[in-house]
Amino acid sequence: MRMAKVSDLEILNGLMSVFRAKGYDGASLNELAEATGLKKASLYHRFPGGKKEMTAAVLDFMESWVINKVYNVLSDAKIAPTERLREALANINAVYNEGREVCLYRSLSMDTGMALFGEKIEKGINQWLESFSILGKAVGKDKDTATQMAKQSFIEVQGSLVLSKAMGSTEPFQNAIQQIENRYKT
Amino acid sequence: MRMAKVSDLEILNGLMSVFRAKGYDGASLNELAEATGLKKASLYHRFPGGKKEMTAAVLDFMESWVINKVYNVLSDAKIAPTERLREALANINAVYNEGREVCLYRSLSMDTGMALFGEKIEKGINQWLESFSILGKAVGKDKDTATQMAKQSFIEVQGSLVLSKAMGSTEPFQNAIQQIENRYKT
DNA sequence: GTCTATAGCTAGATAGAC
DNA sequence: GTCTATCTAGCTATAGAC
Repeated sequence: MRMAKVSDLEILNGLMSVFRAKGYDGASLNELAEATGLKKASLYHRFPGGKKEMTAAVLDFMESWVINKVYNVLSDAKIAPTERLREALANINAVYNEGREVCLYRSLSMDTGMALFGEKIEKGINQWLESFSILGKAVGKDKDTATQMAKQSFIEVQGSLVLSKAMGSTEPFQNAIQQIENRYKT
Repeated sequence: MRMAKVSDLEILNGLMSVFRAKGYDGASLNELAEATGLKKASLYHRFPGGKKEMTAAVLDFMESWVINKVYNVLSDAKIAPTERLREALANINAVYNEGREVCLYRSLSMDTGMALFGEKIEKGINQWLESFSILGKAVGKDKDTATQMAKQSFIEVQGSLVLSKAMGSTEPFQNAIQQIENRYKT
């Protein structure tokens, strides 16, 4: 019996969850295959470049997520800045499963992942910073202040994810989300 | 010709630097041996329990660093709180090489490292939080405020290290250190 | 206590059937 | 497009000489 084609989205979600939890070196082809519902050889059919190509695909997937769910939301001049932020934070809260899941950029910004994909990671983070910087200017901050506020928001998301993970509690992350929302109140 | 015994401190520093950069799964015995100046078999002589025992030793080493360089400093009632903080932050700045090096707890709180050493990591972080909480109370904050300030300081150190690493700049980390110092000013 | 040499296994990657 | 079977390299770990 012929197997049905596994969708690109299923595959990317599977790969993403393993790379987030294990990082580049820690993610084995066996785990990646299991998480996608494919066998190893089938994964290589989809990604002839092997683990490197899978990682690149996941980073591209993440970048499109940032553009759609953060950048486009925070720069949407048709809605009030406060509303934009609420929506973007809801998206961020969802993608990190309320603080239970780790950030892909953090997992890949060490070991071999950093050596191979440092540029892609930096680009994704800059997109994130730029999004919050636009929001800052939309609430009347000058350029430098907006940049600093964007960095601070990124730091609080990342740092609180580290703390939440280590403590096994979503409280630090939830708290950070609230704090970010308050910072942009007009 | 007989080889001189390699000191425990040399070994721990070598192991530490590899585990920080590569995480648990990413750290290979060949790299660990090279970083310590020993051959693989000699490392096994020192750590019969293999990589797991090496990791545990590095985490214990880090815990003693936290106790000596953060906890004991921040809780030293013989000096003014402002001075304690300045000294602890100088130690923190040094151990992270001004923001160029990653935190051991972050590197090990993913992949197999988290599964094996989650408890040790949590314990070390709690020691860190407790240290800053004591400082908060020393500058007159109530217990809850002191706890929140400690968490915020930890978050800013960790988050700014993620950002500094990804951007290849020490600026976010230096900025975070300054911000923490300001927060405790009386 | 350190070394060379190697065992045993699992990793990433490939060949070829269906 | 997916699969089973397999290759080779690198991994963790051990044996035994000095």
